[in-house]
Amino acid sequence: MRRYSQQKRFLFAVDCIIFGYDGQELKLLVIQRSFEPFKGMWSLVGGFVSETESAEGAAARVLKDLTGLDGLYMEQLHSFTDPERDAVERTVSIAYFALIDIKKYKQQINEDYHPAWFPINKLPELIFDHTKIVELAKEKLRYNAALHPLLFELLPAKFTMPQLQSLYQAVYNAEFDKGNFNRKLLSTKLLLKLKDKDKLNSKKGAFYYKVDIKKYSAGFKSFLNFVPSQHVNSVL
Amino acid sequence: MRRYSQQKRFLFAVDCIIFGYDGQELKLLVIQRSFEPFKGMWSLVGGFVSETESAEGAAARVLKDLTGLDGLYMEQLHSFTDPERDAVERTVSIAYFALIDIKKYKQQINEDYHPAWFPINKLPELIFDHTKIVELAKEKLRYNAALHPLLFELLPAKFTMPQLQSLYQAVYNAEFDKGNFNRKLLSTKLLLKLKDKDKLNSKKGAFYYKVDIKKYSAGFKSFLNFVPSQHVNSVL
DNA sequence: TCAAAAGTGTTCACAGTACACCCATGC
DNA sequence: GCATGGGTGTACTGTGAACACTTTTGA
Repeated sequence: MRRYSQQKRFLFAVDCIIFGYDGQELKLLVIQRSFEPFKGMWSLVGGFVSETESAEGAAARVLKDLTGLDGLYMEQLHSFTDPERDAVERTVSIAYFALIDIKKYKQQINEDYHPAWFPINKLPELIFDHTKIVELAKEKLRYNAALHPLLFELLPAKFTMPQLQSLYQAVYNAEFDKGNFNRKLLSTKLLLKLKDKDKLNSKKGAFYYKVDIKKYSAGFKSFLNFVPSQHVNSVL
Repeated sequence: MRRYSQQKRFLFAVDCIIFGYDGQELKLLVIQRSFEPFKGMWSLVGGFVSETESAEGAAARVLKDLTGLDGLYMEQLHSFTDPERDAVERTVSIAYFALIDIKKYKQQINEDYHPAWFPINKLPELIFDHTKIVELAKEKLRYNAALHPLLFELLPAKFTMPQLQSLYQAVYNAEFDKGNFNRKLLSTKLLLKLKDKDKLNSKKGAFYYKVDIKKYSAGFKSFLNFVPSQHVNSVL
């Protein structure tokens, strides 16, 4: 029992669920496989973990290869281990989800992967268990974003309240009252009002805000009304 | 790129963080290793994943071996993949945390493992990165239990409000007002009041409750005041 | 001047908090 | 009958929800 030498070794991969927002819809970045097996089918971008890197390292590498971007928001989602999940050979996959401002991405796209953005509710069929993985990622994104200031990662550094509200509405597929939304987000004290306005989307113009980085890190765990927050945070 | 045959294969293990409650304190079940390497040191219970089982299957098997219990509450915590984390050979470990009523466990203990319960704040030194894993598990337990009806898994099928309150107080290391606590828990409609009382812990006696299984599964996602719950749940 | 979107104010209902009080029972 | 812990009532406060209202500006 527990003797290392007698144990089976497995392939070990990462898959990235990349969310983006274009101002209208929440979208997912997938690639069209240019190699066998399943050439031509849609898939999450992923890769095998090499001998010297951690899974986080591999995921960051894969993200960088595809988007050209470093330092994206990244979070371990779940590990998928069904012996039958990969049709070729048993592979354990750790899924990461990442958030990205689509506009930033566009300039640095890597066409080797044949990537495409799909609206989150109009995804094509994906290989293996990738559809299931995406479903879980959507669920976790909504869950986490309800409690923590995640969604800013999907917007440019400067954004307006109406833009932020549109994003939340897209993520939760719901309408929010603008007055209540404004007050609620401002009450977190995580936003800094800037002096200039966005005049493209309305006549009056909407003030830009940016995230207050100092408070952002500190307040990450206690964003919206996380109920027994004083206790949860104080004991962590 | 992405050629299966050229990739490295790795050892793949599960580790279980087993929480228990004895009526006083939140405790963790660890084992004393009876084999090399690191014989005699304290460790989470774990095991390698075999060729035909999933990680969930392996974790359930390990739990059953140690506690004699099936069907414990179990949740995937996180995967640990640092190339250096296992001193013997690179091993990817998926951590699961489990919740167990200590009294149920006691009758079925498997002494081959040399297991011991330690209060959560007085743990011995653990091998590898197990201390870090336990810290993360404690954090996630508090986080999840604040939003979902998890902690019932740590109690017998029949329990009293004061017992439930003690448990919450042990987990959050805080005092709660009994009146507010009662009303809050009852407002979830997840508890059924029974006709008999526990007379051991007080003269007056406290009514037993049990979890309403039907509502339990349904209400799992929307327990305490999870803020935008109507939206979060409706879109999931 | 009017339409459209940004932003503010106001009211209401309800949930959380604190704390006083009553209840049942064993000694 | 009194101490002990279980359980209920209540008044206060703050937050979220709904919606009316004001502001700014381009056409």
